[in-house]
Amino acid sequence: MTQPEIIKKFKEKGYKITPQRRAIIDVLVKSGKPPTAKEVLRKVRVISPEVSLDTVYRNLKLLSEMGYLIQINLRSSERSRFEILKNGEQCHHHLVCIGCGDSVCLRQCVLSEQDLKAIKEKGYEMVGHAYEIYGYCPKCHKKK
Amino acid sequence: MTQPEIIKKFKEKGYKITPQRRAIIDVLVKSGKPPTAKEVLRKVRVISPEVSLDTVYRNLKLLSEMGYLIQINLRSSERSRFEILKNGEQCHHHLVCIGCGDSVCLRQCVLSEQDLKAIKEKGYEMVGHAYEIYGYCPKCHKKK
DNA sequence: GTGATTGCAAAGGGTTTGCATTGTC
DNA sequence: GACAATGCAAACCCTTTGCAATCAC
Repeated sequence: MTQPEIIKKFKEKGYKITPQRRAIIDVLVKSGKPPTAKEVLRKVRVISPEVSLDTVYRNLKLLSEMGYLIQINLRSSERSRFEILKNGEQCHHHLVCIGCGDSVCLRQCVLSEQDLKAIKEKGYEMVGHAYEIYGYCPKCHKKK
Repeated sequence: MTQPEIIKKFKEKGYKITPQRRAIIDVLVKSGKPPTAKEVLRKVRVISPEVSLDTVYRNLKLLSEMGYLIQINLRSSERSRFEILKNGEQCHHHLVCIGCGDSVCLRQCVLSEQDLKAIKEKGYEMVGHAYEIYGYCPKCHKKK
């Protein structure tokens, strides 16, 4: 999605549009490699220096619950990376290096009808999902 | 798998069998709901009181890398739960409550031929994988 | 005896939270 | 003006690590 589209959705849901929020979404939309929360902060501060890490986290959580953000579980000292779904792009998943935290896009979403049915049956309200394959990338494999 | 089977695999790989290791595997094999690392510690201490949390973590990591343990990413204050693959049971995945950390088994493994091909192409050495659907369980949904 | 394993204690680090303040609508 | 959002600082707490001592083989 583009930044204006997301902003519009926020307004529709009654959320206020602050400069910080605008900047955070902007950074996420323009990011290549999915950034960590800290990396988002670093980039956001170039635009508006007075943003705090907890605001980044609060907005990441919000974006995630609204379904515009993929949260990648890294399982290394870096816990998570965050990726905005591009326009027209389906949800997709990642091959993750548990050594250096590098990740490679894998394939389209694996959510199945069967899963959706199970979610309904169990009475869960879905917020997001994740599919990761963990391993060592060629570089980290050699280091071991 | 059963505890003796896993012990045997450890021996084959040249790992030593300590009482702590034996107890940790025993607890995992007998667990119903996948425990957190701390819960494993608590149960292990009933058998052998002198086990430390870091030893639990070290063995969980080992079991995970050997492919006998599913690590579930919870994304709540509880980070992970751990589940030994039962005998003859295929790998499976979970529907996870981000409120209370409760989890429900979902379905068989989603690893595809396509994924394995991608892993090979990228030169990764696979260690494990995870597929989780996050949401609020009926109880936590009401609380919000 | 040798090298893996453990316990201890401390550090590390991502993420969350309470509260007063600020800013959007 | 009301209420959401922010900044600050501190807390939280899971997980990892270094190191000396211990133990399995």
